[in-house]
Amino acid sequence: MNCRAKKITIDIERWFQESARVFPWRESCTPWGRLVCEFMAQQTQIERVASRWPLMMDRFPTPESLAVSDMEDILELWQGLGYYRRAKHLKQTSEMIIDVFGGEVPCEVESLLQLPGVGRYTAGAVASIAFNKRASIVDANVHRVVCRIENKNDVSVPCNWSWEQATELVLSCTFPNVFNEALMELGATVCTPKSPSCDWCPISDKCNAFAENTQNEVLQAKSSLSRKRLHHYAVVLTCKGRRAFEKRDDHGLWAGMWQVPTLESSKKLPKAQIAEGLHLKGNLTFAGSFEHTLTHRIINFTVYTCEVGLDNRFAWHTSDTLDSMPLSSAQRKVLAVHCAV
DNA sequence: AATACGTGGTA
DNA sequence: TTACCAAGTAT
Repeated sequence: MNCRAKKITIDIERWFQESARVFPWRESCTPWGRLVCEFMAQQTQIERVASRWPLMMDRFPTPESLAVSDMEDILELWQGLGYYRRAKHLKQTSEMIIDVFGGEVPCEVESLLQLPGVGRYTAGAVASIAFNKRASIVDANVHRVVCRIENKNDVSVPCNWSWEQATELVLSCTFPNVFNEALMELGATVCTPKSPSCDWCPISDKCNAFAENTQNEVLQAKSSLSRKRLHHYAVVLTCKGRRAFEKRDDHGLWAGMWQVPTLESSKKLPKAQIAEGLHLKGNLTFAGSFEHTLTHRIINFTVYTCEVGLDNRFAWHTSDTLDSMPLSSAQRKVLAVHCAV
């Protein structure tokens, strides 16, 4: 047993007992609740998950309750959270829990990894935090913390190196369910990417970066991959107080979410070409425009309005029935532009 | 191995 | 205003 690792885990566990933030799942949480939490937390800041998780648990308290629900109902609760394929994966996972695992969330990493949308991190998090298994986890927080502990500043520290470090730590700790959450929390609140709070860090005396005063050196110079620029032409069709909506494809961007009729293009298009592309007859009126930035895209939205007759290619909604339809944040912006006219 | 996949907060 | 960043996974 590595003596230094043991000391580090003791300090971090003790610090967490005193300094843990309050989150709803820390009151009480079933393994299913933990699994839902981890899905929501993938690439999403945990503070944002905290406000949404209770609603999700109210509506889908068990794997069964989610497995029998429509995708629409799940996406409705997922609105604004982003990475909407997670909602699909969560449904598939709930179905597999019912069909393959007898309705119980599996407790072993190997079993958890069979679930759609569950990778190395999520499997380790559920096994350790929900079942107190000695499974390691590495997220962005843990990666940063273990790199600083060993003073690895270079960008190219392989992911697997961090997993080895995390594994050594969890094998040394007292309570895996406490320690893994504590390690992430330390990264999120103390050992932050910029200006880490080393003065308050429970393991600063065991941290090689702190000893060398390199904790402020850039850890991850992530190559800023250039975003492709796209143009989305959104047309708010109105008819007797109703607006037209269509459901996006089940794959790709905003999969399964609803939108006003939209023409997507890699280059700018003249107005006439938009009406033609969408097979619309009326006159388009410009309503406004905005940029919507994603991780890998910059989408230039141009919003038009058009009064038309009923068209059964679309679903027609009044403002009252709008809430029951899952919309991306970009679509909320489109509707806001339309309302502002 | 590299890319797709969202969003909103912060500096 | 731009850039960075987040309790990652699938293909």
